Amino acid sequence: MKTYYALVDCNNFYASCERTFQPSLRHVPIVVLSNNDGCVIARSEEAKAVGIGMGAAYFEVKPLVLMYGVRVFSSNFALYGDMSNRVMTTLQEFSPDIEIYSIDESFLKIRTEKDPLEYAREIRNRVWRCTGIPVSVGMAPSKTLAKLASKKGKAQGGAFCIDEVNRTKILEDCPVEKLWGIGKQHAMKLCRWGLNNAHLLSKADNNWVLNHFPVTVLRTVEELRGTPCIPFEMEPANRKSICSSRSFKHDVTDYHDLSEALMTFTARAAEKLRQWNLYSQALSLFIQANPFSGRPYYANSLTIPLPVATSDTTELSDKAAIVLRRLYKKGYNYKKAGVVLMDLVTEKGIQQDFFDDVDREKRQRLMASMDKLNKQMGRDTVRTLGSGINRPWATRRELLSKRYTTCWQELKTVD
DNA sequence: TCTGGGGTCCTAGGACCC
DNA sequence: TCTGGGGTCCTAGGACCC
Repeated sequence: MKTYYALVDCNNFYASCERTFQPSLRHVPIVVLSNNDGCVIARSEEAKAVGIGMGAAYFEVKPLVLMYGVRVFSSNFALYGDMSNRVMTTLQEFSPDIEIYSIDESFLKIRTEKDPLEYAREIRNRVWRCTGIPVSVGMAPSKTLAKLASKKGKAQGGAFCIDEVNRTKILEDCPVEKLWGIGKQHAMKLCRWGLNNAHLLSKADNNWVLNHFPVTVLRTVEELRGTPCIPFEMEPANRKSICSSRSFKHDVTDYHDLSEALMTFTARAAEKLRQWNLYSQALSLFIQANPFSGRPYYANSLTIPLPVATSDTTELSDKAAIVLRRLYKKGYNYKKAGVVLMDLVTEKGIQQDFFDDVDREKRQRLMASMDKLNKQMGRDTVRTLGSGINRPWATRRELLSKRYTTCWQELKTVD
């Protein structure tokens, strides 16, 4: 029995999700936009081919969109999240050892006698058959090599395996900046030392690496040699922070509009907190003016500790309001704002405060009822008044597809 | 004039990831 | 007119302690 790490990566995931429910788009270029329809965050292969860059501003690529008939979508996370679950559930049929790494990627630990390349192809085919999502599968002796193998796999019919025989060649062909864990800064520095491909990096001396780079780079080096160094994490680690932030459709100048937005973000973050059964011990708030407006720029943030860890929307909203009063400066065009809940603990980790006069059990019951109603009847059915009614600051989402898999009213129909 | 040695904890900022 | 959102880990340096 041999053990392999497999990385399964959904190809152009968001674009593929849109395509699954509109098969007529199969060979049509597609892009998916970020929140606020600001920039491109996913592209089908056809869209890449006509020159639309990752992260490009939508208004800048509009000429290309028109010229090539590119179909454009606002991001539909209700759909992508649900499709992701379907893919991950399918993968679990292959191995109980699964690390869900992101919305569109999972590592699997595979023990098999079979030819690993055959096995990888089987994974790819089954995910395609069960979900309609195309994936690339890479098999290798470490996670870093599996990542590399899956990239290679994308160009090779969807599956690839790195072994002793082909490893040197693959590493020689791989520039260091393409490696998982090596970003722009480290890549530049490595190149200055002449280590411009993954093979040369794998031959570097350990002490030399440690003297010049953080230990994360040494881990990458070991992984390139085929020694697993990056832990395989099946249990999702408990969150350390939760953030909710947005850019606004229009610049916000009015204090009350900004406050409404931040109260909404606070409620959203608190909801997530309760979903994970966590409590926050500090609240941080940030506001940013529009850096592109040509007007004076202001950005600031402030963090306050919470005397007793809490996940109560009303309590957190009160604190956020206090922080905002201290941060807000009149006369700026605010473009973005957000709330970060930090120092998260589980119920066991809550330190009681002798002088605490809040009936926390009662508040917890209130939050539980609110969450239940919002889950059954739709988000924001019950909300705090401070989070606003008209929401002039709302996010732009003009090209949204249907929530085909999570909303009865929006199910796919057959004409 | 000259001022040790060893340790921990916290924080901000950098780098990286999807 | 229009430029995303949400995370983690590591390190250096400061504060503080004996």
